Amino acid sequence: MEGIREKKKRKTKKAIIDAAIILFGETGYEQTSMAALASKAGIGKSTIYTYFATKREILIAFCEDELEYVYKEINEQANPDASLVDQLHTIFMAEFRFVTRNKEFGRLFLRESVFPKDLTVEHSHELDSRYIDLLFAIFDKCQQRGELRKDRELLFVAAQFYSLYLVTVSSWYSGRLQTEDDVAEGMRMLFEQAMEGLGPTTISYKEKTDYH
Amino acid sequence: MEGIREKKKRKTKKAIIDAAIILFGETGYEQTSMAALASKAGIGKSTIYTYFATKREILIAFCEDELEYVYKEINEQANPDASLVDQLHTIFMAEFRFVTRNKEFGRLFLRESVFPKDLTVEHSHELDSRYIDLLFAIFDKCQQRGELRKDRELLFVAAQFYSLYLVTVSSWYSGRLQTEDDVAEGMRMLFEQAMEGLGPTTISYKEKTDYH
DNA sequence: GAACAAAGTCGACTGCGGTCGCTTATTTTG
DNA sequence: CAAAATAAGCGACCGCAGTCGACTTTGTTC
Repeated sequence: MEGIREKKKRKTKKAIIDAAIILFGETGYEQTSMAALASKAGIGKSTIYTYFATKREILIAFCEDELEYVYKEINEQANPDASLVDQLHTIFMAEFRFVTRNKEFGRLFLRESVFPKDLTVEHSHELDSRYIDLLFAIFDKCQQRGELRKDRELLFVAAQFYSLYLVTVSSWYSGRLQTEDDVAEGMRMLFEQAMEGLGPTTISYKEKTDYH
Repeated sequence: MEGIREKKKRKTKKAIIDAAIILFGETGYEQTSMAALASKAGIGKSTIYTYFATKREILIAFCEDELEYVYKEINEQANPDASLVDQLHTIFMAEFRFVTRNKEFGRLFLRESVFPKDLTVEHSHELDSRYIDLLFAIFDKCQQRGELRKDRELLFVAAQFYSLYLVTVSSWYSGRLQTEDDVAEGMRMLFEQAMEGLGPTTISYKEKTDYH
């Protein structure tokens, strides 16, 4: 049963996140001070620290909310009959679009999740593993219909595509890819290259069937 | 001709970097204050800002010095007759070892260079392009001897391997890979997977020898 | 329900990265 | 060589993230 204390806590936490969404969005993350955030949420500054250990944790909570939404979006527009590359492209481009919508947050979130400082930072592994499950389901189906080699550890396959996503996003942040179209094209090229392989082969995956 | 001013500037800059190497090494980056750094270097605090715009830039300068050294090391132990995967593995593991030696610096450096905040941050593209040249030379040779497909844009090939390096390092920072051996093995698996491709092929580059 | 324990709240405070405006050293000009 | 111009040096200062210790509210025990 939820007592008075628990109820207040939920309310306060929500007030903080709501204030963060508004202020981070309006003013930007760096430019929003904890004092301003507290004031907007109608609480004292140090009360925030009861709920979030650092300012970054607020951001991460915010980003995870957003990614939750992206995840739903992905599930809705999923098309299990499309080619593997197409499906993955759809998923990772949805992720990328979150980043473009929130360039600053996206960067901080990526920095934090790709090169985490310490593993104690509050971070939902639950969402991570849902993404992994999603990918695994796709891989599994593609293996069955012969589009993906069967002698592959699925975790490594996921790692391969995830890494290509990362390098694409990195290229965008570095200015090597500028428009969303550039990113989409670059990502697709890399995905196809990963499917075909870099070493010499007599029959490549693309010669046999045409998946478009 | 170098005047008095230029000479002093070189000396002061060196003093800052030397102080940084000592203090960052002893106390850690975050724990070293700009005041302490200035004091160690024997100058006023704000004088540092004549040479480096931010604290991070000092770190980046330090890391680039280290990577310069790593680059030399790589060139010395290079073996052009080894397989492509072996050569790349040697190179990227050398990079990785720099990171393990300096876990904290490495993380900050990677964060900064993979997801840069703004492109104005002082950052030597010169070193980057030397690494690219190094890779391209290797790829070129491997294409000639038939180990690497000829219908490949080398920039994309480089991107693919670099991305696999990144995801491996990321896994280490996230604790999914723990020891150096884990990292070495994971990286090799990913590299080989990239060579062979993920899509179905009748003859793959490794099938002649052994497959699992 | 009174006394005690536990957890939430808060403003004052600390230490830090970075800036400002003044001072001092070097170079350029005529 | 003097004077004007330019650039380095510097400490006081600012705003901010995060901490501390005192206080208040909620939950528990007998």
